Amino acid sequence: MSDERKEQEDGRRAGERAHRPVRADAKRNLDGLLQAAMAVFASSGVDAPVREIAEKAGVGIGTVYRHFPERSDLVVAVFRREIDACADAAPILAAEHAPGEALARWMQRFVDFIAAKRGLAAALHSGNPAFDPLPAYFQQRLQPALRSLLDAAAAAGEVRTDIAAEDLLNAAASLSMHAYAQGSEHARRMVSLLVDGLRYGAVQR
Amino acid sequence: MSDERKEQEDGRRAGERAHRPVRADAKRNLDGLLQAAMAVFASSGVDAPVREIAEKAGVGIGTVYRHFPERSDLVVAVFRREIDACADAAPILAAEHAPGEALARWMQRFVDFIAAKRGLAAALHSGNPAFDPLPAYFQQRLQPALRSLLDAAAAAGEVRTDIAAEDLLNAAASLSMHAYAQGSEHARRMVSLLVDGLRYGAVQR
DNA sequence: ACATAAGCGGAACCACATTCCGTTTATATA
DNA sequence: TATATAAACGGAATGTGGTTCCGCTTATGT
Repeated sequence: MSDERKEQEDGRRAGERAHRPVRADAKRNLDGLLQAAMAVFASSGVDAPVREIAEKAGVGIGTVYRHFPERSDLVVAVFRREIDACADAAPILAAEHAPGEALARWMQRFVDFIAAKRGLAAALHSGNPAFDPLPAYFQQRLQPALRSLLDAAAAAGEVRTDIAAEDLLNAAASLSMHAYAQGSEHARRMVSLLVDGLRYGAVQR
Repeated sequence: MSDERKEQEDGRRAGERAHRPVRADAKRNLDGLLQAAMAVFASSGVDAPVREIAEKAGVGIGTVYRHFPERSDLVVAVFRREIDACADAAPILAAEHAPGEALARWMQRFVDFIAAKRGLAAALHSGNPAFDPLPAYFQQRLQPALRSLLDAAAAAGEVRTDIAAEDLLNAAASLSMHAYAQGSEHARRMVSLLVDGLRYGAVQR
């Protein structure tokens, strides 16, 4: 868009002189920060002070703000990371279990993910524009993950075929979010019921 | 956690001696504060600074905290007040319209109430224990209001009888809360659809 | 080994909730 | 009407947490 120069962008500046890719300590700190934030958010909620996270990660506050210009950026990064982890669990489960079982296990994994994130619902409803892109990312990342499991289970004749991944995902998300109020056990059971419903209508062949 | 020692809002203790009932200016300030808070929350969201509310009400900050020991108490008071207003609208609408029409209008009134409160969903999901009693108050106040309208419409044969007020209320609330994201028009339409559904199955007699 | 810019740390600053306390004032009573 | 008094008031002070700033440190290419 803005470069009208040569195509010499093999990773860094070409016209200058040397390329400064990414300093090793910077990458190390960023990883530690994300890990610390994940732990702190899980134990103290998403409203935990930035200072606490910096301390846990063993870095100064300035370093936090260098990597994440504002608090919400850190929160978003952690959520994206956890969404990714949940999505990535799909192919792994698919490789380890029969299609129907893989689907069922992934759904439980999903419930745990949502139910554990007390802060997610609050963040999404907070009105802070910084969180606006999260729902789209959520769908975009998790829908294909679930779809692959669902399709595989359907192809194996283990579940019915008239439920879309999108609808199943949203239903499970709604159940899980509303369920934090009455404990994740309730959500687990309701989602389990959904999956059993899928199995019940399977076309044996 | 923390101790609970909420006082009754009424303030009129007839059993005591009438010597120090409630100072007139205190009551005036409290009313003004609630009114100012309602206006500020509506225009700036529930995260608006307490100072802004105090200023708008024309009182000092100390006065705000005299009436509402902490921020969340003010928020809760405003929500309770608006829940009350919504509930009180039921008998009024019932007196002015035919049963089915009164029901339909109240449901729209309800949608407007929920949809306008961006902050409500966020508050309820915030994890702050101060908001815990709100859901119960919500049900306790709004369910009877809706039930009376629903029963009247059912008695007049204008709507079917197999839907509980509780379920209708929760369905409308869910639709309205999720809908603020895509404009209240969507919620209005979905709830209208619900009401039409009620009418469709009416037993003509 | 040296130059240099990326990165770092944390003091400083700002915004907001909440507390504290001296001053004002509504109300009962003489 | 004047006086006493406790309720109520206002706002400066305090505490906490987000964000900015900038001089110092250090990884990295030559």
